Amino acid sequence: MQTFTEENYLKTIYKLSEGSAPVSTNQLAAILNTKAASVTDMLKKLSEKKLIDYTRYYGVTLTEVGKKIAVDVVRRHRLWEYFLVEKLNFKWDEVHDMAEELEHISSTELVDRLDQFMDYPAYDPHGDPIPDKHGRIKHHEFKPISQLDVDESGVISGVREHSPPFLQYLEKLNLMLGNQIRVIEILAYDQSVVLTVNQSENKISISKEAAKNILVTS
Amino acid sequence: MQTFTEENYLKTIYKLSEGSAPVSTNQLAAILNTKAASVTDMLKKLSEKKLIDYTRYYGVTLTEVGKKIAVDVVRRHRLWEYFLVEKLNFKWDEVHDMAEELEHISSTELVDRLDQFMDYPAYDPHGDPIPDKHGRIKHHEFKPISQLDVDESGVISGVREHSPPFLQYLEKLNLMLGNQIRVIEILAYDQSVVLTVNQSENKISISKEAAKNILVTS
DNA sequence: ATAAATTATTAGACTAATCTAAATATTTAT
DNA sequence: ATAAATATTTAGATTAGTCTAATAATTTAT
Repeated sequence: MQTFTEENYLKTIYKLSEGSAPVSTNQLAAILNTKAASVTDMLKKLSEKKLIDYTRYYGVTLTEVGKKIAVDVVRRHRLWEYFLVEKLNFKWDEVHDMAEELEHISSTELVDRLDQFMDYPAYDPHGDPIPDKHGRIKHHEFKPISQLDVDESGVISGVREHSPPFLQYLEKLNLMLGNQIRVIEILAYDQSVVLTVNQSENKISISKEAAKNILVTS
Repeated sequence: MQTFTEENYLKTIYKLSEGSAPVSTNQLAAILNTKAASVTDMLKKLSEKKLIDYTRYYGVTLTEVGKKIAVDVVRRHRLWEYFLVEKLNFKWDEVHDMAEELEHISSTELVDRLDQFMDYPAYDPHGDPIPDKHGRIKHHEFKPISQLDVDESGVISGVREHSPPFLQYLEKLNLMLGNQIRVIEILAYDQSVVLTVNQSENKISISKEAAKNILVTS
């Protein structure tokens, strides 16, 4: 059994390592809103519990056991986000903080029933895949709008940034999951992208940064 | 904002004081599974925060602010219990521990949406009233079976004891909420009660203790 | 290849919540 | 009304997680 805090460290290491790259102390401190010294302390503890492989001055990766826990926290987080949006009608930019708390409710049975209640959703409200009860994750072929060429189109299927202001911005431009976009022009001097949504006449322009953070399937 | 632990103390004081009677250190220690010394420490802290009125060697009562928080924790607990039983199909003896965790999720908006989602239930799965968002509580005229006379009948509407074994026992005897019982006989030597459920032929016998813990309306 | 800059770790201290053991109040029984 | 029993509080220590300041390792730049 892990504490709330331990679960957050494991989840963050999982997300930062994207597979298996070692994660640095400072990276963790930045995301967990804490100090490097605190991170070092916690890494020692998690290492003793054999949830991570930790080499001083080098970095940290998850062990198999640690990864299992991390994936489970991610599963819980995404299922609760889905619940909040689909059942309680919250908007996609409102659910993150609540899910951060709900993800630490410990009962496995509860999460599995919730999963069943919602008919086993595969993606959360931001398009991120929801691991199943065995930790299996569906992987879609996502790519950012910034990698499309002029005249290419795609269906918005995920986002790489989850901050409420960014999500509200997308909502305002109708750049929501499921909508189809087509790239009309890529401006040479700043790589900003001009595109249309759902075949509309209306052309909208988004920055290169934004284009990197919106994921499409073709 | 209170910690998890502070909320548990306030909730327990609220339940033990049944209105406004002062609660003792040892009573709290027993229910909170902790030691009297720890309780004293926490009472000092809650007193400084003006959530309780605490007099050394005498006892503790809630302030108005403390009571508001306590009622809100109770509201959250009972709404989540209702959710677990009505939406996720848990049984009434399975939900307590999960609700103990869920009740500490802080968002007020979340609880209010949950309330709306379930269409504002008035009672939880054990017949306890669910306070509304303003802290108002519906009070029913409950009395224990032990106070009925021979030939009197009533509808089971609540329980005074929430332990899984007791709830499972009631389920086995079909003594579930909503069922009608009639007292056939009260044995003189131990006050055990013989009764029928839903007009059945079948007579069942329960101890005086059990009869005290089952609440009926007439 | 060495100095400077960056990154990470250790040392020592703090807070919240808890504990045991000792001391003190209160209540009960004679 | 006093002794014994019970209930409560204080004193001092412990654990988890965090912090700042000082130190050490590593990387980068010259």
